[in-house]
Amino acid sequence: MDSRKLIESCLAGCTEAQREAIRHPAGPLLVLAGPGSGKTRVITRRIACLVASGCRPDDIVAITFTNKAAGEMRRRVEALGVASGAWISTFHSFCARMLRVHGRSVGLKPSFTIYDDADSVSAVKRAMQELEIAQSLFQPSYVAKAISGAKNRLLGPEQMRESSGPPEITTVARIFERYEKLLRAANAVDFDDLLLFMVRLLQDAPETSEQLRRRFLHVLVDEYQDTNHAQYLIARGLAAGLGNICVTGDPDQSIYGWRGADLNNILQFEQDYPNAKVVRLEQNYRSTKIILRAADRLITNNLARKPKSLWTENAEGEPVRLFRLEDERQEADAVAADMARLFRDAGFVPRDVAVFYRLNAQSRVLESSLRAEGIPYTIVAGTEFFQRKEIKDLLAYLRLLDNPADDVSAERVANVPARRIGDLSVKRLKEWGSARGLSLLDAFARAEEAGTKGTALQGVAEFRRTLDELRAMPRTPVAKIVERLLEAIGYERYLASATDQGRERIENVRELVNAAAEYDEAEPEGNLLGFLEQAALISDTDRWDAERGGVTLMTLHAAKGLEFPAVYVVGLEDGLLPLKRDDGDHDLEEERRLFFVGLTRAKRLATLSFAETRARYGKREFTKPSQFLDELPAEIEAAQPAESFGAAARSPFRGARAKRLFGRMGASPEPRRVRRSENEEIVYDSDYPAADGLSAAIHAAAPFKPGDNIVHPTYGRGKVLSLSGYGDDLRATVRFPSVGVKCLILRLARMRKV
DNA sequence: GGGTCCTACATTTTT
DNA sequence: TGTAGGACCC
Repeated sequence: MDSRKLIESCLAGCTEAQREAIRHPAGPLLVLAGPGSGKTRVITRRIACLVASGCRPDDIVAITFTNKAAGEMRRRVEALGVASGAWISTFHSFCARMLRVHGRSVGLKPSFTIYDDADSVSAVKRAMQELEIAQSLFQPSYVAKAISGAKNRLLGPEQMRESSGPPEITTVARIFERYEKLLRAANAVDFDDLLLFMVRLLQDAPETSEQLRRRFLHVLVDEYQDTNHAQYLIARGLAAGLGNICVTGDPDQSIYGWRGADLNNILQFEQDYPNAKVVRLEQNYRSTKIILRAADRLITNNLARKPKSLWTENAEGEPVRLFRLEDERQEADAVAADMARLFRDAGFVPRDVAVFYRLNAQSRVLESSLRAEGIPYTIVAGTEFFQRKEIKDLLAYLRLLDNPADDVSAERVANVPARRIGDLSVKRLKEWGSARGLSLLDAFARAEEAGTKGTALQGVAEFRRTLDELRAMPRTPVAKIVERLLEAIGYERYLASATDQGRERIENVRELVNAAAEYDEAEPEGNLLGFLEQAALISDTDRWDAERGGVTLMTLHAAKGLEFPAVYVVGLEDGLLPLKRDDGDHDLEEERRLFFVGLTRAKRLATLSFAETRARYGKREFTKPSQFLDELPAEIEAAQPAESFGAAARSPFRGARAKRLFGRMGASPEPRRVRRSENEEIVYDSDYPAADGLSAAIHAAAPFKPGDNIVHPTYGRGKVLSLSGYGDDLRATVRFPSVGVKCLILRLARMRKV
């Protein structure tokens, strides 16, 4: 395709404002993008347009905050048929990549290990032990938070000590100092360090920074309102050469101030870059007029913002409704009953609907009402795959292969599975080693000299043998190393002996092997370090939507970037939304933005609710309706929630009506946390209802039918029991002798007939 | 090493 | 009110 045509196709179907942003040739550009205004479309087409105009894809870097956003952007850019090869990644993985290459000039060895939050807390614990500060005095996680907060503002231990904080700040600063020493000695960096070292690279390493400045002709940053100070400096530093910086975002959707995001970065963009062009994307393609009016009216109450007038050509739509209930139990019942009505009368299906709340704790009542009502649901929360104990154990081993200095990992797995190395032996070796400036593994190597005796000495020798054997292997394919590791330490046997959870853990371990195999396939140039980096920087919420079957329950924070035909926002009470902490600290404008984000997720129907009393920490309290309700237009409708089947379901006539109405959809007998798997296919831990007569015709065309014997890459052989759903959502319920009954989405499950 | 009792604790969590 | 993590015991 010639470049003129390509540029034309990039502009096709776009509004004037979108076109302006897409073809802006050079110089700073600020795109203020309201919710649902086609922001991703603008960024991806802009990238394509730059390439069409002669820029090499490799000269463009586009930075996002989440892997999901990066993946989506990459997918869409590639779909435009150009520009594959552009750097599209998160801040953290971008920095990691750069530091692997250039880190030496700021004192980082290329094989550095990335510590996630849990590892950071472990390192803090260790620092506190070394300083003999009792964990009862300072909670390690609290200290880790304080350290992260300081790093976000580019402060070191000294500045923290000098800062005007509470008196105990000096102790925290001492721990901070020791923590830094530990990480450097372990050749490890935490999440914040990835950004900080990058900043240093750009500021203190003249040669490298000069090189980096010339490296990227165009720098794009998405969700700019969420950048913290370090990220701001990185963006500025990268673009310092040519000044081709394009940032997109919405000050009204900044909800991570408490994590160090600085709203001023976007508000002051025009002062930072005086010749900046500003484009406002104000047309909304997502919501009805009524929903948009409500959101717009609400947010005009904020002072720290850039005025925008949101509008849409969409229909007027249904009124925003407000439920007022006696307590949180009834609120949850009302939401569930109302949903049931939507499914019955209004043509909605469960996956169209989401419930948002301020606190995770609010999900519990909702769960129980949904279950009583027989409505399937998915909670977005819970342990992330790579955070699970069994996965962290294995990753710790893998890290040690290229980074033997990583003491946090060494300590973690020295005695896993048990090798009769007791805590005391580890403690002695640790002290013996640190007195001599040795890593824990070095100390292990000289255990006899250090005075370790008996079974512990044998255990240490065994541990070292295992590591040496693995270290001698080639670094790729990664899956091979993981498999050998499992064998060498007899890990599956170890997990199996740990009874009930054992089976799930073994499954997770196999998922890790899968993940490694997929990595090998996706990254022919990859190696063990690359895989570990991916594992450290990826979280599972990235992969939730492929498998959502039911109603979605999540916090307002988690809702950002998503959209649903029908949305409920619950708990609109003073002190809860806006949330007030016990110490009275709160940022009203950020809370308002949070509600704004929630409201603007809704496409067709938005429903709000509050309860007159609510139990908090076991004590029941009277509430006041949220002030945000007063800030909405008068057209908000006080609504009568439908009669609750939930209440009936808890009576002796348990669930009869619900069953009649929703029998086909099936209840969620167990709460289903989002369970992650690399191949995105496990859906339910329980049986899913079989197909009824109506869908039999659809299922006749399916590649499998009940009774078929199949084989699945993870679970092995199994027998299809039934089919359900249709289209992309077609599922098979399969019995596997190895793991029992599973319900799999056919589109995603890689199984075949035998 | 694993189970059980007990107490302290309790926003939001892109990486 | 619920829980997670530590102490304690076998």
